[in-house]
Amino acid sequence: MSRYNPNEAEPKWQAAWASQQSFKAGTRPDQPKYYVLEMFPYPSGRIHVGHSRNYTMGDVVARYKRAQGFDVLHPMGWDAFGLPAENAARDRKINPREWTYDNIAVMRAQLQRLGLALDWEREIATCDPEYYKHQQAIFLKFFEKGLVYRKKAKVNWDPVDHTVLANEQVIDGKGWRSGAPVVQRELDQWFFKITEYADDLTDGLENLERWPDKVRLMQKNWIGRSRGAHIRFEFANGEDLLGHGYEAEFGSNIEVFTTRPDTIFGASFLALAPDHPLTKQLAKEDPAIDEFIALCQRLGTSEEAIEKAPKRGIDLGLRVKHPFDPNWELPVYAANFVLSTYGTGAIFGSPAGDQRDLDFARKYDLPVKPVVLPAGQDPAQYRLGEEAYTGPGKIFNSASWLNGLDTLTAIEEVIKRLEKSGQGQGATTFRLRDWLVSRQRYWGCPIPIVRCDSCGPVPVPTEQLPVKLPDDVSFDRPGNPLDHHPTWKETTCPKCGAAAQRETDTLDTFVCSSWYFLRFTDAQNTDQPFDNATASRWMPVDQYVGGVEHAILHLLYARFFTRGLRDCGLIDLPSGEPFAGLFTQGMVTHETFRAEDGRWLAPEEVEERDGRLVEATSGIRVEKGPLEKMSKSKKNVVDLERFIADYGADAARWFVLSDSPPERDVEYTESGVEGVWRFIQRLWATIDGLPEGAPKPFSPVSALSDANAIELRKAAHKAVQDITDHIENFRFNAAVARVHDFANALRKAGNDAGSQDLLAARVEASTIMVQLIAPFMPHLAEECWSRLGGEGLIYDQAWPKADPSLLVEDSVIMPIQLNGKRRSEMNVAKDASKDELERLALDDPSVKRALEGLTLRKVIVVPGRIVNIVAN
RNA sequence: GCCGCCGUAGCUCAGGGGUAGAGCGCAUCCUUGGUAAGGCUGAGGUCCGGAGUUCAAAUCUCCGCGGCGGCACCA
Repeated sequence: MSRYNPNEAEPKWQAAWASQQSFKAGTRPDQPKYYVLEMFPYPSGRIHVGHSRNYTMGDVVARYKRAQGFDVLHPMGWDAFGLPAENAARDRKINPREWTYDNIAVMRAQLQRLGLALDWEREIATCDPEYYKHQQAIFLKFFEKGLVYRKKAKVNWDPVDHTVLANEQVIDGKGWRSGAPVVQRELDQWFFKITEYADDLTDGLENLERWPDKVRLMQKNWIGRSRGAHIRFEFANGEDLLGHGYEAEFGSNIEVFTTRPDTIFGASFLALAPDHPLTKQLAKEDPAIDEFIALCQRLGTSEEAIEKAPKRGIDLGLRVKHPFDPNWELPVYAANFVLSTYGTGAIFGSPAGDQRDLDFARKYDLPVKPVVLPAGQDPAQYRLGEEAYTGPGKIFNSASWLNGLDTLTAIEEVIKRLEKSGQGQGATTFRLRDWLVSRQRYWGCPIPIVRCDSCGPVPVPTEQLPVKLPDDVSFDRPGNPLDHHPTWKETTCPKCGAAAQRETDTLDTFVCSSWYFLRFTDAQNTDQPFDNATASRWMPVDQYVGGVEHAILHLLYARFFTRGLRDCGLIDLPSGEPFAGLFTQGMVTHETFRAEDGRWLAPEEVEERDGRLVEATSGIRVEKGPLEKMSKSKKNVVDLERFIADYGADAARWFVLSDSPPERDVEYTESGVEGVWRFIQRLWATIDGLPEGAPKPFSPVSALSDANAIELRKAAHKAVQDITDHIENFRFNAAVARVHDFANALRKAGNDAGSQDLLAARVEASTIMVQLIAPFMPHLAEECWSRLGGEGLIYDQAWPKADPSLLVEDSVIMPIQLNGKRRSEMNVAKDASKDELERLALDDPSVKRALEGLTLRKVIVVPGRIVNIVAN
């Protein structure tokens, strides 16, 4: 008997898998396919234990599905473009490419050491011209199809770094890197027309049954579809107030969007966004309006400032006519709470039915007329306080044709009448905007467009792709190195041959991750991004695993991309959905330490002196910080290689899946890891403790007479059933707990020879145990399999099946309750009748005792569960 | 502010109308040739609070409280 040494065993089995090409995908073309994918990593440097959780979960699924006979595709690659490489280049004078590929080499080795069942032949890096060349081809397909366009847009511009920033990179109005206040700039930018699919992206969510509800909801809210109406309000006095030009450009009315056309008779004003074209037009003639616009712009951009800003507005002097009563005139305001980017940038205010409108109306003394009567209210008595009523009800105080209708019917009725009179129509708007993909950065995929003075933007001919990034760039001055490059952008127009310039913007890295899962299906294809038939066989991804932080952007972009690719004829994917199953895993957290002066410290920098925590070098007092997700900045990462050297890859895999449900965070603790180590040793000892000359695995187990042997067989087959069920449902922590149970049962079945029956049962149970742990701790499983004398690799063994005859219990322990309180229990046959159970229960000595002096009222018998006696 | 998730042993969490559970930790004892240990036994619970439904509620319903997350003037 020996101890298990992972540092010997693990590399040995990894070499065995590699030499047998165990993880190659596509080797079972006749079997159903199964595509497992973890969100591919950004090659930032090193992997820590926190990262490994994501890959381990995917790996469990991959190995489990493989054991079930599927042709499994489980690839890995690198989301390799992005700003950190440029920062490293600037700070350390290294080329971004070298920095990136060095990191990839380190991280690849780490993932391999973790024993992941990955098909490395399909490895891709998005910064490889062999990858981005296809991305450029896709870009041009989208361009042809009208899914890509250029427009002037207001963007967040960092005046120090000379680049645009995404919204999430602006923190409190300042650039996240430079700290400089971000300015809004109008720039010519490239966009993907994601809004074209806004409806489909919303509707598609309904069918994603294997996605977390939470993520579907977040996407739904993000897209933010609202149905309502556009209503046009004709000017009552416009001509003399407006300079000229507006009418030609915008017509003789103001168009608003509303979700509540039913409240049209409660309207008391119109409000325009401060930057609505009409507001701007009027500001040219009226300094007061101009001043108001400036005031709104000054009012910070942080969300908190916006939220707390009181409602303000200015009367523009315009009057418009109510659509259903030409004699009813409404004032038009510009108001700070109206957004130019949503709907039409204009609203009609119906104060009784909208809190913002009510606040505004109260401030400027505008009429407040309730038009929706909540159920159970008396119309004569109904008054509104400081709160608007936004719920359903019956319309009143309105036109006779509308009064009495419920809100939903009223909405339809008003829309019908608007459409008839041509003053409006039903409309849907979205919160979602088009996807801005231009980035003024170097380390990204070049946009394959040439800007020609006479031809405009011209696509680079496909045969000239890729448009490659130059290597000789400098990061000495701020701004886009591509733009600064002395020669790179100079070219000729593919259309007219005149001198022209390349587009120097590169694509948002989210573009790279919007189709990488398709490239994995046909990663070696040099002619096209992927072969349609090949990709269509593997798609959709059956199980996608990643962090919730990508719940919106990445997943939405990818869903858009597959729709676009489908509509360009590149893939047969009718639903357009790339990911049939999605799992969002929680993080690994670890304790943190913080010095009094606010610095984060690593655990090894802290020591205890006189019962207090201090920094070892300085003696400065240290406080235990909160549990935080492992991150370099908090100095609480546990390096994966270090961990593996101490405990092995299996221990890391087992640990990150224990304890917490996969979707929740798990806390890294040293004691937990030691528990895992002991478990591994105990399990090995249990298997290794089988006597020499025991039967081989899968030996038929004949009819057994030994009661202990039968019990053990039952425990084993029950474990198969439960653990299979837990894996199917992504309850890995429950599977782990169940393995613990089963391991205890197996261990306690005895290490001495016992009866031949018991020995046979132990071998069977050990075999099952090894099969069950194989997806989780594959190296230990192989070592045990080999020790048991199994043929070949456990990796190639089929998943065990539970014998149904061993799952049924013939007797069951049933509690007996008296007035809902447990008084006794009895061991009865599972199929005992109700009458018999009642008789047995009333016959129970302690029940008899308890019943003395009481009158029996009722006996409730739930066969197999409980008997409850009611008496008083 | 709106929406969602969570609250069970010291910690991390299973369970989900009918006996309150696991791992780790803790305590007692045994072993010290399975030894960076191993084993036996055990203590530990207001299942967040309140009300309701029920023969029976940790579980279902409603109302609170606390924690976390998403969105945030979206008309």
